[in-house]
Amino acid sequence: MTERRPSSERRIEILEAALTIFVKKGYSEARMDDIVQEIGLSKGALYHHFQSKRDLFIALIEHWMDQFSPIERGGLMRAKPSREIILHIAKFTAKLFKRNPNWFLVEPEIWAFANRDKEIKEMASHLYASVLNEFEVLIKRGIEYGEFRDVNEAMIAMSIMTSLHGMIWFALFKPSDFSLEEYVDLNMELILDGIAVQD
Amino acid sequence: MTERRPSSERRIEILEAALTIFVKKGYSEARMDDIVQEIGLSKGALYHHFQSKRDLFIALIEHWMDQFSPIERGGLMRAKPSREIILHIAKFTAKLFKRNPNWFLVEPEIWAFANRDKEIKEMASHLYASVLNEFEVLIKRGIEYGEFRDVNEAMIAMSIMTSLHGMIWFALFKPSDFSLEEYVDLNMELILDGIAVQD
DNA sequence: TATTACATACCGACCAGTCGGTATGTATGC
DNA sequence: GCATACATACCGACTGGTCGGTATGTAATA
Repeated sequence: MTERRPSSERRIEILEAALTIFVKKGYSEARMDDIVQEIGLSKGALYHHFQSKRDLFIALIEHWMDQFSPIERGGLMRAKPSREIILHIAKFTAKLFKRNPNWFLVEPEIWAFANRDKEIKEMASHLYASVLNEFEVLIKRGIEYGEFRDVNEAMIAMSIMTSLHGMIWFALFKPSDFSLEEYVDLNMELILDGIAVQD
Repeated sequence: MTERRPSSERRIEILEAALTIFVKKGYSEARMDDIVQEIGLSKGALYHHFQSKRDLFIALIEHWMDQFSPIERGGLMRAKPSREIILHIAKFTAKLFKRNPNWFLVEPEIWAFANRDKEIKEMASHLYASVLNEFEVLIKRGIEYGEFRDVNEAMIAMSIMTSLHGMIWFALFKPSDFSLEEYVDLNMELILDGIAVQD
């Protein structure tokens, strides 16, 4: 029998295995047995910690959102210009991605699920709204301080977010012509220069 | 019994029903019976036209790629500056999207499948490569004619593509603050102005 | 009449979830 | 120290519904 562990630890271990399997096979093709096998646990144990497959997936999404919450708090450096903060967030995101691409590769899976499950759609919407809001605030701030032109902040925020989303495509189809960092840097500068006040 | 039809017509009808169902439920949750029911056909009929579920999905991807091939040929207007051609393609894509968002909403499903199926991954890679290539050629041309700065055309091409991909996010989470057209226009202008030669 | 386009009834592998049970804590009373 | 009682963590054989796929038959068409 496997070594006993407190529920809090075991749950995280299971969530990490689930992430691996869900990314590799997709939610529907992923077998509860696969997840359990990944860490040498039994099915009974899994169902001791999670009620159902869907329940496990929801817990994974919550865990996933936690990974990205540092972004929301990424503005310790309030004194700096918005441009630098945004660039910092972008670099931070790229670093997160390098460390564990799986955290990004689940996203299409979450989208797919959100498309047929209201509760999950609302969870995802909530996260995106808060990320978008963070960028909007930064841009609005930049406009007020004369750093940016008077642009539509909601739209620019979305441009930034979809640019960062481009990383997922990057991970899937791995173009070899250039690096992820180059891509993110260039994209961000393109947007930020584009909305900067001309001198 | 349903009215008989030549195979070529029926196949397309089935593919369209499959698109609807695959988008609504996702590949794995989609039932062959769902697809058949959508057009009042029988399961036997479906398996007369397609060998398997996977075969049907592959045929759908091929059909899907056909929808986007006009983009590849979108350069009838060779005389015009690259900027205008790219803007034209973007508007064309947005129009395609408006007409039938499902053609875009299957994409995550295709990504997910590509992640666990080599053949499909290669099909998708091929399409993306050709789309990227088209943009690269346009940008390179723009650079040669002194329209654009000497940028990395591969990366800019990817920026354009991921911007257009942003439409999928748009379809899923429907932000109400602004329209799809506004979003696409702004994004394209941001990129194109960003790489334009300053005057 | 041969072929194509369909319908219907059926098969069986597969897998999420169940359940009876075991093993390892840990708290309480004596 | 050591029962007793209860809780938590874990095991794995089993099942029942589901659904991709098939076998077989029939009507239309060429």
